[in-house]
Amino acid sequence: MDRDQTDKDDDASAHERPTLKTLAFMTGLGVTTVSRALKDAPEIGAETRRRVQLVARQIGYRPNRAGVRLRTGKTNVISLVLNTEREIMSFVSDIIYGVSEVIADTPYHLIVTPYSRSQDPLDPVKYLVETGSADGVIISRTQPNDPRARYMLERGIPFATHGRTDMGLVHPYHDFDNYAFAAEAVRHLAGIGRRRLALVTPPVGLTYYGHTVNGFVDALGEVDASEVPFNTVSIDQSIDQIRTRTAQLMRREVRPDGFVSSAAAATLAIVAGIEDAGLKLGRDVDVVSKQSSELLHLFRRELLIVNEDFRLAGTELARAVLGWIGGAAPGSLQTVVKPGDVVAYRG
Amino acid sequence: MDRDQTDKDDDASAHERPTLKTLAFMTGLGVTTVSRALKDAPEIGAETRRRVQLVARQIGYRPNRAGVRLRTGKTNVISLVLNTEREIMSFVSDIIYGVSEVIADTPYHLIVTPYSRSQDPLDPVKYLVETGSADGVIISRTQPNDPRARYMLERGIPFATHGRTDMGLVHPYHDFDNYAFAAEAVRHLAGIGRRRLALVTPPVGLTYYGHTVNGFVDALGEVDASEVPFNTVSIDQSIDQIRTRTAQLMRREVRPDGFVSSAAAATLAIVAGIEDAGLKLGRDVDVVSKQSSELLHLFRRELLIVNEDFRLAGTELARAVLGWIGGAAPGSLQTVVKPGDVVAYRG
DNA sequence: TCAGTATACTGAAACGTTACAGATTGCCAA
DNA sequence: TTGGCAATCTGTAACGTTTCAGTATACTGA
Repeated sequence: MDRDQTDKDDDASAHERPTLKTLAFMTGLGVTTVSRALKDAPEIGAETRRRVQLVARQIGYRPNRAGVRLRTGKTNVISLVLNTEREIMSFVSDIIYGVSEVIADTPYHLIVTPYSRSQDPLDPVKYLVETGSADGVIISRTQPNDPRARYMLERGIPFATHGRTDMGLVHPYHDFDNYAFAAEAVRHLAGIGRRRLALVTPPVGLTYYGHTVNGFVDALGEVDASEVPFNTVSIDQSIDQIRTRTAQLMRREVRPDGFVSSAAAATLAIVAGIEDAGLKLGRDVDVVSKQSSELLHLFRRELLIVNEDFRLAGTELARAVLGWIGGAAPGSLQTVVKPGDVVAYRG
Repeated sequence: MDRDQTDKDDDASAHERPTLKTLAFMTGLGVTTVSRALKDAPEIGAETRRRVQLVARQIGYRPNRAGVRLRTGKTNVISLVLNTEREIMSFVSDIIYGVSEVIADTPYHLIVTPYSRSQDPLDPVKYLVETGSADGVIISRTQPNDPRARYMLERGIPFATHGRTDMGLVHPYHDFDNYAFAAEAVRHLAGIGRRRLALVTPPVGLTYYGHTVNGFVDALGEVDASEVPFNTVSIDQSIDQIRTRTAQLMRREVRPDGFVSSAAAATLAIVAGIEDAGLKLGRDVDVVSKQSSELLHLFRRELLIVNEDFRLAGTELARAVLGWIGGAAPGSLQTVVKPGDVVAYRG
């Protein structure tokens, strides 16, 4: 009789991974009781609970994820969906670390779900939802009318977007205030006497493209400056393209004396283009740029910089998804971070 | 009787995720047969096999990962273990994309397992192995005597290291030939008349620190040049520290006229330090640097560059782990990639 | 004709977990 | 004394998969 219970498990020597059955055997309790004791269920006696938890800690019991997942459907996985070609480099590492920081003391794992240029961005999201591979999803490159957000909302899977949507639907997001960034950049350039400004936009189609353009245009209305159209360029073009087009622009008769750039990599290309045209940064033209890691001031100290913290984005997005999973109202999980001041080189 | 089989599953309207049971019901076969038919087991009739696979494809059957994992122990997960503070930024995104590319058409998912400065690097690896969270592991920041590699080898879990070890143990790795890089850099600098060279080393303790130093020193022996010690600096220090120390060094009487730098971010700092000391790149001093993304030539066109492809590292490491999981000999899964030539700015 | 065997299929059990529906005990009110 | 009830604990089933040990059928050779 007794041997029945033990015939597999009490091979303690073999050092197999402990399961609820192991704990049940060690404590002399039933598997069910052990399970409930570990999750502080109300109908378990205080002493039993403590005893079970003590033993569990001692032998290093860890719930088997496959068991939980199979039984409950809970995956304990957050998926970060990334475009393998167009994502900003520092974005990837910073956001991963930000998310990691938040989920570090939770049972969650982070899985990265990539998709490539050729794919519909909806594909990876569909895959995740259809296969039930994650409890929560984080997406970037958010669009005003974003099919992915709509889809996940329909399917009822918790998610958070990096960037806002504009569909009249409520969901968690984290965003940088790109309207304020662009407006502040324009004001700063006007303040140092620049009058003809060009904007290097975010990728057309993404929500923050609109925000940025609006901030730029609105602020131009407030100050004594005008726009030099530079519509052929956006930050997800190649360095070479941006550089060439900038050089072309700067060789025209009517050329900008100020740039507002939405990303550090593009800024490198713009400066190169400016210099290709024989002009000098800080003298002939000023550039205000966003950056997410401290490198632009090493590049050219004349650059004017606004910092965007992607690691913060990671933590906020992770918090938002976990919050939604935990039952919080999606509408209460929306954050927009204001840009800091435009900073010039500090000695 | 019939209703027993159907009472849950045939609610086709509800559009629940199909399982083997669903397929069994649809084809009129047993669950076992369906399972075997899907994996081309030999004892299944050719027509049955085709029929099952057709139906499975039509209704979009996907095996439930939790079911498989619970039953077989196979997780279909590869884990990439990363240091959240010291990893090179572009390394993170490139290697993730490289790995993704390889596992894209396999059932594998990529999970990122981070650890922080304060933790023992062995911790995350122990966690993965003890909880059986992955079928294969990729680690970076490899040391000559690496406890993580030793541990995984003992436990028999497939892994690949970015960088080699030197413990007399055989395991898959991918490495960049840093010996050749450093040696070639020295030869190049000597070739353009530089005589007093300083090395900005990789992090002390990592295997490629030794490789780099050896390449540097050995090549110095071949050419008419000597080393200016710069031991207080390595590439995982902060930009500010490297910059300050470089400036100090460059203000000494006996200062280097050439640098070899193991990472792009450090190179930015070194150039800043050089310029802080009032010296000019290309005139007073030359710098050969590794980089993993095309930005250094935008930064200063006088820089001399050797490219290291982290995306390739990602694909090679993924291939190596998958190979080992697939039963290949670990010794056959080792690659070292030669550096390309030192390249100067191309007009 | 019949045993032997290859072919094609099947049910039951198990992986580790949780939910459901009890079961046992002791205590209290009537 | 008894019925009721709260407090604790328990066995069974189920999640979806694969493996084990079959079973049924048809074919083979003598």
